[in-house]
Amino acid sequence: MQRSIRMKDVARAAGVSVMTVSRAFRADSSVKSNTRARIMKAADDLGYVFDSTAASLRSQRTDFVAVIIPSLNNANFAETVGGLSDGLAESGLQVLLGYTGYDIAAEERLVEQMLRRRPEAIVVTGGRHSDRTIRLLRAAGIPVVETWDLPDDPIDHVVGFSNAATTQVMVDHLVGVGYRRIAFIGGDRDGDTRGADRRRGFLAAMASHGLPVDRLVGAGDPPISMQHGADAMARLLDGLPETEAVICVSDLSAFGALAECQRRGLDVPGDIAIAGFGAYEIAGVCHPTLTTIDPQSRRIGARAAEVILGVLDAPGAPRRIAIDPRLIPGGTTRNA
Amino acid sequence: MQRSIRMKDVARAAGVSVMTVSRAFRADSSVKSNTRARIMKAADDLGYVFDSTAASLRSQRTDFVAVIIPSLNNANFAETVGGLSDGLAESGLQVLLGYTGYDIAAEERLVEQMLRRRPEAIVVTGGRHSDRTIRLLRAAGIPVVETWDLPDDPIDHVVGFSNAATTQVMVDHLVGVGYRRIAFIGGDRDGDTRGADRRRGFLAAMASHGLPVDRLVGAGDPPISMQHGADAMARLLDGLPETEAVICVSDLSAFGALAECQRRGLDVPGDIAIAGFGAYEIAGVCHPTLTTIDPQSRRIGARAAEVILGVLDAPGAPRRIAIDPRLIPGGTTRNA
DNA sequence: ACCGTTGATGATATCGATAACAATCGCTGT
DNA sequence: ACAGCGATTGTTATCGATATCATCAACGGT
Repeated sequence: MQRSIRMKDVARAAGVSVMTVSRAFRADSSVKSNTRARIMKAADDLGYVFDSTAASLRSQRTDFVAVIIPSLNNANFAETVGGLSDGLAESGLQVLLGYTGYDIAAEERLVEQMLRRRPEAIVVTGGRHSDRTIRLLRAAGIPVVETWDLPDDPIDHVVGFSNAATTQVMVDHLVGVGYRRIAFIGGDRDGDTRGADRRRGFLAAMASHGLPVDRLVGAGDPPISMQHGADAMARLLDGLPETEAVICVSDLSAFGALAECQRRGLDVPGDIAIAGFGAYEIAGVCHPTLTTIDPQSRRIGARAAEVILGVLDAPGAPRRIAIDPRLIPGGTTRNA
Repeated sequence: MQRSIRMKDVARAAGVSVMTVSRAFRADSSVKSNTRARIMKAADDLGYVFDSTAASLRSQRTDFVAVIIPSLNNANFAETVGGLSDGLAESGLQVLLGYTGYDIAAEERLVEQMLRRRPEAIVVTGGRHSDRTIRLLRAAGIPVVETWDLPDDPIDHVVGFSNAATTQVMVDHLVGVGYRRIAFIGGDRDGDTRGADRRRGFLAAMASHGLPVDRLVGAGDPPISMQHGADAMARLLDGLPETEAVICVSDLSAFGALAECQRRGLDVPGDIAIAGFGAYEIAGVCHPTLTTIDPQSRRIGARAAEVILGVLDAPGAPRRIAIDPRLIPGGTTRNA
């Protein structure tokens, strides 16, 4: 544990001052190229590893952005994080990732822990948070970006879309091709606020078409998995067999529902139609392919990165970036 | 941006010294309970947020563990990270996550960046790394855990299994139930070293049964997706139609292969059998269910956490923890 | 009443880098 | 040869917390 090699040691070995070593370790600064080479060689020989803790304290720059998502194991959020990472990488910003398990209280703890590390900006998922979370974020003095939602009263910046409105698009589409008895499979709890918003959108859309909303199936606690979808579909088929179409809160549950139908020998979409949400890879690979909505997960991350870089460069008014999810017709619903 | 509230300010407001504030913010230390309450109230009123950068520099403790995985968007690794996080949380250790995109050079950069932040320990995926990565890790002076592999000459600690040996188990199983003309669908490149090891295991196992290995299908660059699997299966069916069974490098590609068969109206396992790897959720949900191998992803993470907590508490010899993947027979292969 | 002990709090130096400013070097033009 | 200027390097103070040691009050046993 003799991690006692400091810049001072490198400086001595290279015959320069610590300040010169410090400059050599940063890209921009002016150090003669053979001095830098000598320093780097000395550092390498000594096994020196730069200490960014000390650098951060003095410079008051940590060069990372905190990103909080509900779950690691979700391709949509992973894509968003990928878009963010790539977008920020060019400016030398790293992502520090945390996940909440769809728990508002966990989000609060995580936000506080993140802020203690003094990120340059913070990205959160969704537009609903605990009061204390909102207070912490407002007071943080750094850019805050809410994603995957388009709240009316954002904390600061927003990059996302309305989950409710987007679900209405799906309902409109299904009604447009002739489905009437439409069910919704989603989470029981509101821990997944985006899921809850999709259910609200479903209810509103059905009402606007004058259709009954007597086919809401609770699938359990988030995250709603494939298995949740399969189980919910089983209950739906047993309880309300005349259902014509089912909208699922995500492609994962939609695929589970599809598999349950196949297990029972039902024809999809002949006997029952299925739609999902998220444009997960499986939607395009399974047979038949899933009718779904592409929320443009990666673009959300890329845009969020642009917002962050923009306001870090030149602070300005809160930005509101609306993403346009696209409906992707698939083989699990009829097309006309 | 007046994030200028420091402990000093809280101390003044609470009428105590900074040292007492510092103690109040830590769980263990001795501060009279009403003094602590007064301090906490003052901190809250002022909107003070603890600065862990400064704390880390002085105390030389960062209380986080660096974890490097190939890809965020992979349920197996997400599970491992979940197991790690949960296991470390009790000791107040946080996970700092990085991902390499299956790129050895990216791993090297990431390892260096992580070490600059002075983690308490570091977890990497796989047992093959660049020379410089190995040198950095060996010299880091902190516990290093390699996971998802069981290398002969580990850097320090290991928690994992042999990908080659595990694939042999699958081959043995398929040969045992009568399959002979067995193909393997995997990545072209060795960027995914675990995938490459599985291919090696396949070759060795086939040879040990005296079977020809003339059915290797390259699916592309990692990460091997469902679509890769579907495309590879299409080529396999077109080129080598008498194939009896296919082992895929993961359940994702296996599912893609399955979907391709269903698209062509082939019966699985009647016309052709399919096996995967990873025990992803889809393996148990799709119809028919996939024959796969459960690598016990979460347990890998949990065990790694135990190793870390153990050696941080009492340094000792490198530990080698073998995980026992289990074969899970599914509906995509016959059982006898 | 004395001394030792425990519990609570304070004063000071310090972690390892960088900001800010100072000093020097090397070259150009005249 | 020398002033002038940019490029390069050095000196000193400092970021915001904690380690360490010191101090002081309260208390109990003899």
